[in-house]
Amino acid sequence: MDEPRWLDEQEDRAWRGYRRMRRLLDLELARELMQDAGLSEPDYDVLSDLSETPEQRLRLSELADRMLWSRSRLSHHISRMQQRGLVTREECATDGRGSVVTLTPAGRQAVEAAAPGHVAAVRRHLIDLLTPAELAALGTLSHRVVDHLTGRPTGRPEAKD
Amino acid sequence: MDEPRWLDEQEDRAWRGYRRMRRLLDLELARELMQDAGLSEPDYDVLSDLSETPEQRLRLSELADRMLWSRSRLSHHISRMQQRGLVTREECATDGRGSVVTLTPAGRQAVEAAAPGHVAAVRRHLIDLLTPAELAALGTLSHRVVDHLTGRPTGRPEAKD
DNA sequence: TCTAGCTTGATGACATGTCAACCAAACTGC
DNA sequence: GCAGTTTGGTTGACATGTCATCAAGCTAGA
Repeated sequence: MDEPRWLDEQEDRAWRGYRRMRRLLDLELARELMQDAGLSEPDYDVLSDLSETPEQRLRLSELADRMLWSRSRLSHHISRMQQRGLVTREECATDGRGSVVTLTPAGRQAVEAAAPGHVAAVRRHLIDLLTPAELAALGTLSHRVVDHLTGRPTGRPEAKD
Repeated sequence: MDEPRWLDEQEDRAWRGYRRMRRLLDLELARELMQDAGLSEPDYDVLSDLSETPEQRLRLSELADRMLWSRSRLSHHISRMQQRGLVTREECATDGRGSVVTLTPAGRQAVEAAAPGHVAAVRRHLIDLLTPAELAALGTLSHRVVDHLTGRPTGRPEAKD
């Protein structure tokens, strides 16, 4: 590592652009979501993931895994959402330790109310700005990066590919 | 907005992929950076931005703008970094209200020590996984999105383009 | 069956980020 | 000069996320 390979101009442009986009897109989407629907992005993600399941309910750990959140974070967050009446926490029938998070009618209503506007915002600020080729590239590249990051359990084994 | 245009399969794939990549990449880069250099990503970004200036010093507001941070956030963060001896806060000579953030020798040393490993991680987990075409697409697309988001001062005027 | 060890989830202490209130310096126009 | 406003930055209260720890419940091997 004596002679690090710094990023060339093209690479630097992509990396900086990515980070800036990341930040700005996040701010704007969060802002609009809060303003229009009174939900934070984490709220929306929880509700959205729950509403995509057939029973509108998931084990806490299952939900945490899908969202790539720690259990602790989800537990805290569910407590807050529970207080607002968006979800409920129930005991799991098959595992005495477990708890099951369920969408309440109010929760379901909240996502359904929020979704059209949120999707429109995602389109307006990202999707509809891309050419078909860019859209395809983004899909392909992001999945490759995800696979790479999830493929190696943990740590940084010397790349052997 | 009665009939929202949901994302089609291609779009959904890109959007989900993007978010998943975003999250995983962030976690991994932050993890490595902390482990290898004892810095959080925000720490690194502050130090990195400062070290890119000729004088290793910036007005607080200037730095905040570059980083897309609120002044309040930066002020808090600088206080913490100051305590750790990475930066100092000085009064601005030309504007009695202002403060200037300066990299300390320890701060400079910290970035320089961290940079090679961090760049290597960015390569390993992102840049080097992309084809030249994908790299170019990412650069182009992200800058377009950034321009779009910064072009409109605030709010959501009906798109007129 | 008993038990050691793992898993699940909750919790409290702490780090970090946000928001609004505030202060002081610096413009602005009279 | 100097009221009124704007700007730059700080601060404290609060929201959120992380980490370590704990209790309870599973699971598997002796």
